[in-house]
Amino acid sequence: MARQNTVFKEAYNRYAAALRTDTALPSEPEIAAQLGVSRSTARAILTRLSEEGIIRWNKRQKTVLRQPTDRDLFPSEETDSLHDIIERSFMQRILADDAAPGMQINELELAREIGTGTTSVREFLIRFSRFGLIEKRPNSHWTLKGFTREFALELADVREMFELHSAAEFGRLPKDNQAWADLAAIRDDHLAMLGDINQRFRDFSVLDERFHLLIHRASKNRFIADFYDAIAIVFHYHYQWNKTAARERNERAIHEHLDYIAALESGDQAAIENACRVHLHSARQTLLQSLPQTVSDNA
Amino acid sequence: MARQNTVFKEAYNRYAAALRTDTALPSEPEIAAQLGVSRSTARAILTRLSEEGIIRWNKRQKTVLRQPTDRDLFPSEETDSLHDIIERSFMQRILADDAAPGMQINELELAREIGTGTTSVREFLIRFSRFGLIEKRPNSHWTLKGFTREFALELADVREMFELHSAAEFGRLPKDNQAWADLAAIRDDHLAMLGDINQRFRDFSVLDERFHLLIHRASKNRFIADFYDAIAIVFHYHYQWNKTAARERNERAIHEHLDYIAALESGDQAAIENACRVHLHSARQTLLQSLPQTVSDNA
DNA sequence: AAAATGTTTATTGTAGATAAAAAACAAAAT
DNA sequence: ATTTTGTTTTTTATCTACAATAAACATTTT
Repeated sequence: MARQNTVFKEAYNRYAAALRTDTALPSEPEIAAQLGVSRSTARAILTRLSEEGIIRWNKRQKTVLRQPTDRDLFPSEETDSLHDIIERSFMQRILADDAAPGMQINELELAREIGTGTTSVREFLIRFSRFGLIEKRPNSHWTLKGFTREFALELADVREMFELHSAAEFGRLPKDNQAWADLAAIRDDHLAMLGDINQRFRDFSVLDERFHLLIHRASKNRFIADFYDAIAIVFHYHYQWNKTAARERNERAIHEHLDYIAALESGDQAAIENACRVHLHSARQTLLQSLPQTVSDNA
Repeated sequence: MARQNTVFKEAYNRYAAALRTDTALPSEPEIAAQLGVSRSTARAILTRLSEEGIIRWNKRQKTVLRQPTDRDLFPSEETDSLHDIIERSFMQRILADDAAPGMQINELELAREIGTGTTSVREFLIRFSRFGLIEKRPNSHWTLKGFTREFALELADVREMFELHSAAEFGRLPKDNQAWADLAAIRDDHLAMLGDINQRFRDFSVLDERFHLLIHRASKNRFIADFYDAIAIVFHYHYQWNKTAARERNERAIHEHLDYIAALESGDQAAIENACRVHLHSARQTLLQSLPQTVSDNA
């Protein structure tokens, strides 16, 4: 097999799920644009829908004959991109208890375990290496550097520098910038979540990511944006993993966010810097506490 | 061909060049360690040296029979690693005049031009993408973002944040740390260069890299270290390219470095921050001036 | 004429194969 | 007992091939 047609299958599922009986479908280029794929793929989707008797297709005439059922869709295992499969599998592996820092990573073994070729694993590792969790010695193996205390501190330091910069830039945005409206919307979402915190505290991580992403976008700096990818990945997998005291932790973070938002809206640079520092300090503590504890960690 | 034996050839050249007639050579593991290769490769080198009649080799007895000549060595085209070849070729391409931002990058075309397989080019592009000069749309082509004004400004902003941080850390190093001795040595090298500036101004870029690398190492932060790789690459290829007013520019930078070094040695954090800012401000100007000027650039 | 469809071509993503290089294992020499 | 050499195994780096996808070109329809 040279390549799985996951793009086709995933887009097919998305499009089929949105079909309504008796409606007429738009032109091929329009469908392609809606789905974010090429027209070739859009045509492949139409072809299959037609073959399955879901639509009648004759040139410009495209009518939905029946609502597709779950059995018409591809199973979810077949729609995940190889990159996502490798990422999930790899992250699970390095977050597992027996993954000690210093461990060697074997490309061929990983590939066999995931059921894929070595090329894809290699490319994944190269891409992943910029997050600072693995390292390669040329002509030799990759080494797992791991979620260590050093990693967390280095990450937190850079995050602090970048976010202080971005927050200051945010404070300088002209008042008619879209970002201010987005910020107000996020503030309302915070308040709504706070009102029902016992039920909804688990959804905080999504809100957290949205909030910090909005701030970082103000910096318009590709290096800051890229670094935020690393943070997002770490937090995404880490939050799934460490759930102790999540309610208290998240409630406190919401309050800090609200203070931070108020400072941004005030436009007072000193207040912004202060609120940003307060929040990042406690975010740092949260990250450190979530690390696998070793005997020597008594800070 | 699966793989070129450039590691072997390059190490062979290095080892052969250092041989002296009638000396006895050390053990295989020691040779391997000296050259930074595996024992397998070290043995391959000994085998060839023996076949060429350059040494007599019998188990532990290894005697140099004759001095190798230039004709014994592999030509330099055969000793460059594929990665370096691709990097050079690619950088030349994107620094060329006709490389406009927004241009598409074609993997197959690049591979053919360099005379290599597509996999190597792909892997290079993935690695290179972290420098922010190219970007990929999934399932589609890479796009050259290019050495634009935005790139230079974003790079300079992050550099400033990182170096201010590193310089402050440097100032806090205990006085018995090796870094202080290294700094003193670099200061002397600056003074020596200044004494013969008309002859030696072209060597400044090497000194510049050494100086900033020393400072960044004080931060002990992998993200800062990685970012400095990006800066080093950009400056390496950029300095080769823009040579206008190099003497004046470099002389001024040397003076700024000396002030900066003095501030570090004083241990006064305010003085350090100030000297660092002054130098980075002029480094930013230098970088901006070296950009290909377009009509709209009138800042 | 502009937009849609039909058809062909170019390019990317991934698997599999293989030589180079590293690493592991075994035997011999100090 | 430790180091060195001899031999075998494992792993990486790279090429080639090919299906999926995108993109380009040609024809038809409005």
